[in-house]
Amino acid sequence: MTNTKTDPRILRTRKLIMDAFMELSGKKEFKDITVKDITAEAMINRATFYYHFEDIYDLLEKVLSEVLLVNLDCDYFQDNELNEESLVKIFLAITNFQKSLSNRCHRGYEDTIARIIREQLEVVFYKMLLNQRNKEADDALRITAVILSWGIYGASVEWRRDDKGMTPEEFIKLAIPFIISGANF
Amino acid sequence: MTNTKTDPRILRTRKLIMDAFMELSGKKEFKDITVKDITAEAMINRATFYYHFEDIYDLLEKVLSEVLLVNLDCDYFQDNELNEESLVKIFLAITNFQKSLSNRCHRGYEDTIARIIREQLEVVFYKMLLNQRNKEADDALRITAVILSWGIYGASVEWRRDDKGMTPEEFIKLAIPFIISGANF
DNA sequence: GTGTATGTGTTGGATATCCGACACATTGAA
DNA sequence: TTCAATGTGTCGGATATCCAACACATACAC
Repeated sequence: MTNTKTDPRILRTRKLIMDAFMELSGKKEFKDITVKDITAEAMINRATFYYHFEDIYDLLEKVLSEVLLVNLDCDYFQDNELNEESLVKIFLAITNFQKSLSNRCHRGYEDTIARIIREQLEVVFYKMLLNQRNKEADDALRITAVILSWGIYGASVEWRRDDKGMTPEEFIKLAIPFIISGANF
Repeated sequence: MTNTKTDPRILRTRKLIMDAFMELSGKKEFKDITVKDITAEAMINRATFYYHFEDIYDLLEKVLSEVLLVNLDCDYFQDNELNEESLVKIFLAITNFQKSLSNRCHRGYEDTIARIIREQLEVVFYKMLLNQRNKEADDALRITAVILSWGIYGASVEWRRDDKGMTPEEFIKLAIPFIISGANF
């Protein structure tokens, strides 16, 4: 679709920056990471960083959404319908993603992370709803996707707070009947 | 001394190529590795490879000597004298290097590898001899370094062939009295 | 033989990256 | 307060890297 190939230098440099950022995230907290740290680790010039990202928060956002996208295995969900099985898979992807995040210290940026997760979920849900509704009722599907994304994300927050020792599967399956009837599909 | 800083892009690209080559060396034999493989793994253009290396054999040579140099810990030996302790250390560095090589399959290039090891040894020995002889008798020291490099390399070959289960330390220590009297220092 | 495919090595023009400098903000010590 | 040190973000000119070709070689099938 997008027929314009992106320059391989751009792909390589973005990867170098993102890898460097993830490497540093394992060593110190986000608030202590500077642009200079990242560019030194990535072996690129500081000016080049700003060629690709607005600032360090822009980088955080893009790294997180990219990692989450890999977890979400978009290629799989892209062509699938929204049912119990796919909902469970998505929920597992989120809880796994948050577990991997808790190792890397991004304290103080929970809000940003939450927003990113929710936005990605919304896109995925919308695509899946489009698949099974044949491109009709666009606005209704979009709003449904919004509601589902907030709901599923909230469920993941609740699951982490919960100390009854349920697995993510057990947890989300309790709610699925209500979600499905509520979303009306 | 060399006051001309090299462009960071050059350092980065050379590192990417060398890392890619070592990564591929773990997966297939040297004879099956193509320039295209390397440049794809390194995320650089094929033309850029030829900007840095004459061909794939040139790369092999430079990778090997760089890895060996790290093993040899040049900064340490550079300012030290040639005695039993340093000889043992050098011998250990060589045997370790060859052990790490045997994991990466470079069958059919033993001759190239041997030559590289010997050349590096010669440089190191020559520097150490210069340290303790105060820059006198240049040619004599150079020839002594040649003889020592061949001798020590040969000893490492013999040690690998030997099946009496001696450690490298035990092995080289047996010969040291003769080496020292022979080299006349 | 004649294709077809894959790898090597080279070239000239386009482009991402580097450098050095700049202005500005923040922080901590004198 | 003032000063020094450090980080941020931007800019124009220099340079490493990319691309799209190209000629050539090898190998393998028909």
